[in-house]
Amino acid sequence: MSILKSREWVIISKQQLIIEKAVALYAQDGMASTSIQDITDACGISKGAFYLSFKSKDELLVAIFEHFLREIIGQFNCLLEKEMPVKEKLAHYFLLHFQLFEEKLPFISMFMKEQMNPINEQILNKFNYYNELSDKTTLALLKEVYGERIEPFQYDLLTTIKGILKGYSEFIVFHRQPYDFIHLSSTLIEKTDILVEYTTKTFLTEQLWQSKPRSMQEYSVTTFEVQEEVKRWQEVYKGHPIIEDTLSLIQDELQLAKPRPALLHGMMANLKQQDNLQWLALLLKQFTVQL
Amino acid sequence: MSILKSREWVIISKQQLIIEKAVALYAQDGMASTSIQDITDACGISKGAFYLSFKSKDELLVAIFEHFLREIIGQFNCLLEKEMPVKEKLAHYFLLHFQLFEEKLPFISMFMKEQMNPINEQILNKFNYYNELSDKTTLALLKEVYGERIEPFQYDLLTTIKGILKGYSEFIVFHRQPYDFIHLSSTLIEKTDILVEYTTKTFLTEQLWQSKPRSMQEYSVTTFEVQEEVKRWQEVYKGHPIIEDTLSLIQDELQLAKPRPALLHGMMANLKQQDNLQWLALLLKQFTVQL
DNA sequence: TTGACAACTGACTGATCAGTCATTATTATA
DNA sequence: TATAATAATGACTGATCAGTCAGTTGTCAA
Repeated sequence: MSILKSREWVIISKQQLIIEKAVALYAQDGMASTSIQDITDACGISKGAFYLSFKSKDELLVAIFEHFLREIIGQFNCLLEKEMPVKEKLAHYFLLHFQLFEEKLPFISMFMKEQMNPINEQILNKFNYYNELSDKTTLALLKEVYGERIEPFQYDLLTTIKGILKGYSEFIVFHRQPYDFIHLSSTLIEKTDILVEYTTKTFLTEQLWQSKPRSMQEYSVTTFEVQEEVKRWQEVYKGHPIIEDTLSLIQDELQLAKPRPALLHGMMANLKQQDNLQWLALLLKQFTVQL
Repeated sequence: MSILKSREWVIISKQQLIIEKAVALYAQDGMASTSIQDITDACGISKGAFYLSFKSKDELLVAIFEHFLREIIGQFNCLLEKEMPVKEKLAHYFLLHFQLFEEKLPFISMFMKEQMNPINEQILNKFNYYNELSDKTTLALLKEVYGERIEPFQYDLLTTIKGILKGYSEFIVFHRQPYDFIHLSSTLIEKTDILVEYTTKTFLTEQLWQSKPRSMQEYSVTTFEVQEEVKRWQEVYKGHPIIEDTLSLIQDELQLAKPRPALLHGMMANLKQQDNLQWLALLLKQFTVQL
């Protein structure tokens, strides 16, 4: 079963349908008080059908985290790769934070609940991995904007900015109404400018920061991983004029002993046109630089 | 049953024993996977005994929130009433934040999970009430330190500082080890100073802030409320040289048609000597100013 | 010592729910 | 149209758990 949303090429599989309904229910009533039956009722399918898509309730939870974290990371990465004046990019970064926050609120509120208490060890690992990825890209952006001078207090700056974003996000959650996020972004730019300009004291030294338990120190993207992700989307994009062939081309290239970076790079550009392929594009990019 | 901890006069009732064990288990394994049986096993009592202290599992949850939030608010209030140079007071405020954060970590991590999804309507109300109380006292402190000039952007300043505290708290949770909180506080003072000095832009206007759903607008402390709280502690402080009589004196005074503020004020001073009576002291203070 | 009262116990009940599987419906193919 | 293959169903099972209550133990005053 698949659904064609509006004019965009957004087909969702039954897995995605279950994920979306489950997130909505989890966010609404809490995970503890949402049964598989509730989820399947919301999807209009039987309980047995659920177990054709997911092996267990736990596997659903892992899939939910993967799904949303990949989309969020993908969007940020897409922004950070764009060519534009650096200050403007920082403004867009803040803006995207609040836009995604609104858009993914059901997931985020569900996520915040489980954050500290991951029943699943897998989820903790994944969270750490994505969190680190996010920190790295944010730090890179800050360096791009302010240059080397932030080096001595870069981790304090990162922690402070993440905190301020959290502070405003909480206000927004507790008091839902339409906000002028562009204006909010500009006030956050001012705060960041001020902090960069006048901060002299440091708390988070390189040593303190590095003593965090590393999760991606030795992480590298495997051919298999990319192939799996490509397969996942081939099903969804069957019939799409460009993407279908792009995915096949990538699949073929990965069969070769020495995949050609140039070809993969070109295919990446195609993938970036599609909102829900940002993660695959990022994965492919990481894979390509490893070659 | 009561337990005498070290040399301090810290007697805990069975209710408190259950609360503490429950919080520890909830924080460790999550609320969903902790049964009443698990809690009573941890306490060394039978399941039936649990229901002599609490009418239901939900009532336990409410009691947990009351217990910790009162203690935390009490501590902050105690600090804010102390006479000392204002900058020093702000430093102590930051310090207390991190000290309480460490001390109450099990509760806080449990709390963060349920924050967005209060099964119990009561808990949401209580949370809003205590949160507002906290915002009010923090704003008062900031005005005490920086004066009227923060007025135009006071809510932005409050939100930013709360956020920064959150940011560092999260770092600390994700990476447990001993920290120099005094140094951390001093870096936060610097950040606050800088923000107060150079901020020009405002996002959270008076109007936006005031449109938050109010919970304590018309709130006032009733005689009954104070009496109940006094009774709760009379049991615990039976035999204590000063507190036992102090509590009786308050109880007697509240019987009168016109309780004398002077007497209550004096008794408040006695209560403030005891760590776990900070909340009662605050309650009594609010009651006294209403007279 | 006795009897009355409170504190405590833990087996039991009914409800909920994850996960299974024999059966039925739908689709693809020949 | 007939047959095979695949998708979907929902009644059922066993496990867990909140809350109950008939019975036991402890305490204390007379």
